Amino acid sequence: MSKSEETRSSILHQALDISSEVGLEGLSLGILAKRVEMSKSGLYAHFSSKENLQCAVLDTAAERFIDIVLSPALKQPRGIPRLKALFERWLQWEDDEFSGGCLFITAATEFDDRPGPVRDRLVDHLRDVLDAIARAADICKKEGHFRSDLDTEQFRYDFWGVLLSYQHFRRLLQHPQARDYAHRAFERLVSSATPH
Amino acid sequence: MSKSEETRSSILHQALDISSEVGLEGLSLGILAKRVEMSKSGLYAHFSSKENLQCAVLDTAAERFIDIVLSPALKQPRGIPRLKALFERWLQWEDDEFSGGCLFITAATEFDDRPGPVRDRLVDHLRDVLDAIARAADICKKEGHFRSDLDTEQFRYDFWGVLLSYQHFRRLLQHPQARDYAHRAFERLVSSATPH
DNA sequence: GAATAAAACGACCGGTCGTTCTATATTCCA
DNA sequence: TGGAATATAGAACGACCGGTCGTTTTATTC
Repeated sequence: MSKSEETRSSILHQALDISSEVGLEGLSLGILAKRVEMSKSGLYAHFSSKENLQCAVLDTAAERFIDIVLSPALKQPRGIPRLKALFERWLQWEDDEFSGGCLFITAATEFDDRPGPVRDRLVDHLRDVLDAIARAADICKKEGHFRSDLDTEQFRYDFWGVLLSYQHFRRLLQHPQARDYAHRAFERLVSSATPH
Repeated sequence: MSKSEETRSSILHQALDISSEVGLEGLSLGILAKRVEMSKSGLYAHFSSKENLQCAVLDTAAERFIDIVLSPALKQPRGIPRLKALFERWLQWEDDEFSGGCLFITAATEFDDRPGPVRDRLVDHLRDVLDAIARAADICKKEGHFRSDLDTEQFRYDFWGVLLSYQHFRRLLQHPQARDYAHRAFERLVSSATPH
């Protein structure tokens, strides 16, 4: 890895941490530069615009999501076990990975009516992430764990709602039972999808 | 209504519109002053700090939520009809009321790890709003529409998830079937709560 | 190790932010 | 209606924003 790639990567690592706390808009070049201990202009040269930096941060988040949530879950047996692993790792991701909660969710709210390349990139990544849910549900159908007439698009919507509510109850309301609620909501979702 | 109260109210009206689009942090005094056609300092004197303004905007949003969503729903018959009205009006509120989506949800993501008076105020209002859901579910139990062992706290978590997912699918992903998904998710929620 | 290319620096740009000040205009009540 | 209280204006503040510049230092390559 060349020097350039190395610093670029360490910039993005810090940038991801910061923007998980304060959002992609709240991420300022000055503060970021101080965190990576280099000059603002030197840092800036790596991205040539703040928009590019924001997009790069989103890409970094996506990579890390794949490493930490998606790939490990894919090692589980097809069907419900894999789906369950996906869900569990996702909860863990929202707890630990960034002190400030899932960047995708933060950014989604920030950019939901701010058109431009950052929003486009975010939508791309979010679609990928939601597709992963639908795909996991599809496999459950193929394995016979789920009813064959299950609407996986609907399943994706419901799954996402459980995660979003988790972030609210845990981070904002700091509800001690947030995780219990999440688990019960997930179980209800799964059991409504299984054949009876 | 005195002149002061009148201008204060018109400031807050505009401020609510703006911050629904760009969030409470994105709300700037300069832009707000321009919108209400007065000087920045003249406007500022009404609140004496931005934090106070942000809190006042949250209060205004809460009042409007009560007027548009809560009060009308309370006029419906107790039990499921009232709950359904609550849900429907809530969806409508997220569609129409502010071009930028529900301020509470936006602010919740903005402030979920930014302690201070604004966050505290937000949590208060959000708790009220979530309590309204739990109360509606409680009435459903008392009317015999819902199982007597239903966990209304859990119900509240699930209900909130349906609404949050709606905002994502509709505003960010601009999914044409967002409303269908919301309805089906709500129906599944209700039917899992009814006695069988 | 010298030549060249890339990366980092620090000063600086115009602009906007929230906030403070003083001075003037307006509203309100005796 | 006169005078105190209040609402507004306008200019200015220090801090910070994203972004640009020429220069210097550091890596890379022959």
